[in-house]
Amino acid sequence: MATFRARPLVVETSQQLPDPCAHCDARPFSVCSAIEDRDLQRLASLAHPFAVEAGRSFIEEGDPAESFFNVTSGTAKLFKMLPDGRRQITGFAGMGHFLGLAVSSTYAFGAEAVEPMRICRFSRPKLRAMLEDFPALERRLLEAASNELVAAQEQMLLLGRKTARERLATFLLARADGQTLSPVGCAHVSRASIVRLPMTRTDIADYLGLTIETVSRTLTRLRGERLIDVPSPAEIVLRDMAALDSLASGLN
Amino acid sequence: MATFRARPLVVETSQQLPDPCAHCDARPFSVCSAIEDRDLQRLASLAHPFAVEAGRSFIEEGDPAESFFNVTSGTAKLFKMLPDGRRQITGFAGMGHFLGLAVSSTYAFGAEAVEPMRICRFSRPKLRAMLEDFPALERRLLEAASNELVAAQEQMLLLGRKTARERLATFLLARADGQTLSPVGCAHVSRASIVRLPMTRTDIADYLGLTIETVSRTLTRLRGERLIDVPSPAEIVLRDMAALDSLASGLN
DNA sequence: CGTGCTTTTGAAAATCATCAAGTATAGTGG
DNA sequence: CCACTATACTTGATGATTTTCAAAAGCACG
Repeated sequence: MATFRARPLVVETSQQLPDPCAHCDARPFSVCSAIEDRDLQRLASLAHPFAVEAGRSFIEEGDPAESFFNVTSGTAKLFKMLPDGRRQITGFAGMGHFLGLAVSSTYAFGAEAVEPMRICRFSRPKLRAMLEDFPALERRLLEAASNELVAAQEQMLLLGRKTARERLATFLLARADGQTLSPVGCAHVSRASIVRLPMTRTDIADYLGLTIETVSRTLTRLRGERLIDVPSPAEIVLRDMAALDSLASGLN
Repeated sequence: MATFRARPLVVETSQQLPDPCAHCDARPFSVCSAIEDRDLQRLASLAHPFAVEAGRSFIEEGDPAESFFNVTSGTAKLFKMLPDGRRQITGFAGMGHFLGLAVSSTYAFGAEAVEPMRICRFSRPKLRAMLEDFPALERRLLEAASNELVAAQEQMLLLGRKTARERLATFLLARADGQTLSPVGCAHVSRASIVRLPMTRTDIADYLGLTIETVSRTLTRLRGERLIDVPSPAEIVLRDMAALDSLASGLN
């Protein structure tokens, strides 16, 4: 069963640089790339950048959904909770990830930084107004939502039908793929062989629908089988990609 | 473990009525409601309605994604498979449901009718072209995708963290809510107390990440506890909504 | 009234969870 | 620099929910 610790506070840093969006590292990886350079001023006027320190939550499940968010750097975990504390992490949001899409007036999930983050906040009404003028932005949002839907279906397959070993293999490979960044619209190419895990074992367990003990045991077993190495708890070396691949896809 | 039976054929019925979209029962419940009456001719010229009989599949996972689909009547199951036959049903698509949203060039899931269906097929390039001219349609698609994303997160919580009893209670209540139709944009109000289950126990199991035996056992147990009645296998009476509700939300 | 299907029920087995220690690791203050 | 503490991670023993294997009971259909 999951542990729970809520720390809702957030640090707002309104440093008004000359043209922040133009120099944003995350733009090529985010929906903001749908906005032409000449229109960036308007985007920048809506964007409220702020920092979140590790462990701090910046979206509370059930709160009124007044903002959209765009992750500039760092990683967040997105999760849903049951009243008794059981938690399901529905995804990790990294650089370029867009958060807060919802028709409902309240957030359907919570979000908490797993490492220090920088985030751009947008007021929902203002960004909605901007959507009217920039159909390309709406198109990009639809693309992003479609991609997330595909990922969600993949995760349902994992949670509903895969074994613990298969879940870990799938997770590690997905992390390896996600670690090499590719701008929006570009197909993914390379796969890292060293995976960095900024999240705790508890987070991994809550993401894979397992317990922290099962995650730990499964990793040591994969290590014993020479499929991976675990030089430090937060760092995993993929030694046998082929074996991990067939494990992840349900063979073996 | 899931059984598998593929029957890819589909019956195309190109009956060209005078103004089919205007008289479509599904329009108020679907993205098509974003198109004004005066533009319906154009929509109708793109729509290829066809019938699918129960048990027939009309989307094959991995096939080139050449079409979008809009469900006019009946119910489909959407699923992903593992090579050894394990199956996860990611959702059921009823009247008004839009299918095929994907950036990828291939379908990420399969779809099969669980009862006789009528479906409108749209060629992807043609519908994309129409999106250019009707931003309201794109907006509606984004809304639909957002709603599905919320549902997917809810399902991840179910698959990753809920017990068999909780899963069944959640499923039955969701069915009860989904049975009373409400047009797009309207909040849901009523909840039926008799649930019709057009899908088999195997489908329910593959949707809830359980086995057919566990589904059956759990239903008989809920019956023994007077929470439900099962007059016939395809029909379930919800006798104690309050108890089911608290079960579904993880209390008890 | 068989035949073939889905569903239900039963007994045994297994994976994963729970309970409980023990081991690192990082940060703190003397 | 070295205890000392807090936290995260690992490992072990036990247990429980769910799966697997097996068979019986309903139900539709020819």
